[in-house]
Amino acid sequence: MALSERKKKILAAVVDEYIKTAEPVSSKAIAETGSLGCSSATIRNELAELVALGYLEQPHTSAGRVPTPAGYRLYVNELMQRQKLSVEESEELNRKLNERLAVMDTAISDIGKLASQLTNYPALALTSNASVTVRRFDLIYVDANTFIIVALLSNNDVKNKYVHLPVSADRSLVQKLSTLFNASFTGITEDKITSALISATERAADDTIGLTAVIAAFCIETLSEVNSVTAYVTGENRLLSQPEFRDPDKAHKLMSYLSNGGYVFPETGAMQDVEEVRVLIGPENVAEELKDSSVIVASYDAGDNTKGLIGIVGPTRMDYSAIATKLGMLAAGLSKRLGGGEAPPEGMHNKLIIKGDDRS
Amino acid sequence: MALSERKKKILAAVVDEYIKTAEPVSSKAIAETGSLGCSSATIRNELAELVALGYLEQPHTSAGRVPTPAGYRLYVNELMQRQKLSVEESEELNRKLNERLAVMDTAISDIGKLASQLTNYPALALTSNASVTVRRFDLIYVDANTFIIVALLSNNDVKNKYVHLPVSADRSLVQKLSTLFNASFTGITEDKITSALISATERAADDTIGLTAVIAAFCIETLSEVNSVTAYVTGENRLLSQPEFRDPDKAHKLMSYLSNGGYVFPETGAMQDVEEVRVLIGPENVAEELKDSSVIVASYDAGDNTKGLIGIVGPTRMDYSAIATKLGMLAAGLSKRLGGGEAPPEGMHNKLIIKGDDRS
DNA sequence: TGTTAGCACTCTCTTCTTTCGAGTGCTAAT
DNA sequence: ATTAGCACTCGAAAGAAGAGAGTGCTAACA
Repeated sequence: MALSERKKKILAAVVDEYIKTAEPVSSKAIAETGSLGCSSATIRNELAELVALGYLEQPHTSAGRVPTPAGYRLYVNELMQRQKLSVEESEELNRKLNERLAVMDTAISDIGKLASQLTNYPALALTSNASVTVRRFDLIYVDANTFIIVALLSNNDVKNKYVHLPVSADRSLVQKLSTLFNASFTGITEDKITSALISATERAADDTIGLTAVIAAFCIETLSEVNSVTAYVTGENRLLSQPEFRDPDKAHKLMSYLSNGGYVFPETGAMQDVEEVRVLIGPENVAEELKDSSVIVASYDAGDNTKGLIGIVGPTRMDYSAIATKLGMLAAGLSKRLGGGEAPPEGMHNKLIIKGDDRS
Repeated sequence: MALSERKKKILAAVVDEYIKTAEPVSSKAIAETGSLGCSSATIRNELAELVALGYLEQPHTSAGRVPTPAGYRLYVNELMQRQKLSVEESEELNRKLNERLAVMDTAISDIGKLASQLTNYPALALTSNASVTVRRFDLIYVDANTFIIVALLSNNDVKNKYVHLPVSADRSLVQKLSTLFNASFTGITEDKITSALISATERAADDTIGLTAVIAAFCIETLSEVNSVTAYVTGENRLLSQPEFRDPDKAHKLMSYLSNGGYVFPETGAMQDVEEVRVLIGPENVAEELKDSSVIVASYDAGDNTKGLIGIVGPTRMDYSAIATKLGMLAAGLSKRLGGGEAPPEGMHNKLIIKGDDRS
């Protein structure tokens, strides 16, 4: 099973070349790179063996070789040259990230956009907040019929709602409810907000106009929204620039799958450790629609128990190395900016861990 | 210039048929519909004249006829059968709208999604708020270093910002600033917020820690964000199901144009009267990228000086009638729901006005 | 004068054949 | 073990032929 050093070199050359050209790679082309000191005939023999081992395949007898998913897997796991960005390049990229992030919001959809621009592939972004609660309520009295509910969440997010009631409420009720909600609705997760709690609060506040219910509903809605995982997809159209999606039907299928979003990432399992980049190649994806695409995902830590994923989807033929590096840096940059601040920026490319389901 | 009744019928038949099949329409096909009591030879003569007049064209000598943009224009302006939805159908559609709108947020991006689903074309949605101002400020004191700024806008939107300062501020400063901002920053548009005003406020509040600047910046940012026109594009991938976009390059060009959004609608001029549906056919569009696509736009009134546009983009061959009707109903439904409430829902399809740059 | 049948003509689309060449696999020599 | 040489394979591109859809025109007809 252990491939000879030369076989590995040849496999790597095939993958590198195929990534660049999207055309089956010939023995001659490899020989001409000059990195192996042998002729095309020798390489042909090796190539035949690599086909037998399942790392390469031939579209037809008289064509060059193309990597199989297994070939890509091996490449990603062992062969690919980690992008050793020079200090300048690394700084350059970091600077760009800073620029971009300064201009853009760090809203999750913008992060996706950034990833898509950076890689030129469709990108997905999502965050998962582990059990956010309300930390504090404020009720702003605008007029007798109108209030603003303000909730400060445990992740420092602030949500509000403008409420206009058909009947008027007096200030004392608002005051009472404010106290009661801060006493019993803070620090509890969504599932703890029972109808019993709500009606108890309503009675305690002597609320006859239903304001309690409105606030409680807002609370539930806000928490469930914040805690739910939604994926944002951007740049689907970039798929069309890839030669493997010149067939409109294929492109359409994948694009509409992506547009309905969110089903891509769950496959990568629960949110992963930060600074780990996961690669799923072709059939390693669970979803039928992704069986001949690859997914690269990086996770970041947005602090306060919130983790996020960013990733891209493309054909199996993609520059795994470059993209994994870029996503890794992006994720690290985000962790640094948003998270507890423990993630170091300099030289982070050395720490890049690339994982995946290895089937060998 | 005035076309004979029969020519009009024939033109309409060609457009109707071409919309359905996407194939050049033959004289025989028209004769066989039976709606005209004449033979294919007669129709051939008429078709030749319609070509001479510029309403139709032939891909090549021995092919059927295809409508030109001028032909579509005439069709849209005079010939097309307005969708006379039966009462049941109308109610059905209204019911669906209600359902959908109940589930979805009325957030502008969701409205676009709805339009796209309804028509199966890429949709754009945007709103323009005419000069929103802040109506009221509240500063919520969380702790000495932490505040929440809450701004109630003139369109009843509420915006907030969580502020964490490196230095602490005492309650009296917060109190003073609250009063000052409510006195001099409310009811004014973004451009009235000058640095002179800000520094005057800073001095009046005796603010040495820069809190004034933070609040003012939030104010400017919020207003400019709310007042700016942003377009949301959804369903770009639906383009790929249209036969005219089987060429990936063409599709890609248009899709990336759309993804960069926002440039489509301004062409239709300023926001239009509500309940007017505008149709722009092929070269009538200003943008080069849209020269062989058509755009249909409807506007709605979201109340409080806020108007919105929803529209779709597709090939020039599209079912103008059905789509204009649907978008019109959607816009009317939104006006009713969001706006002053003056827009009636029943029988509204009779009021549908279809406009465009008539070049005849 | 408007309409229609008939027919030759045109042009695309499909299918079939041929050619070309890139790339392989094998063999024999080193 | 490596390599030069060469016959072989197969797809892609180019050409040729046939089919058919649809037209334009002409001449007859109401």
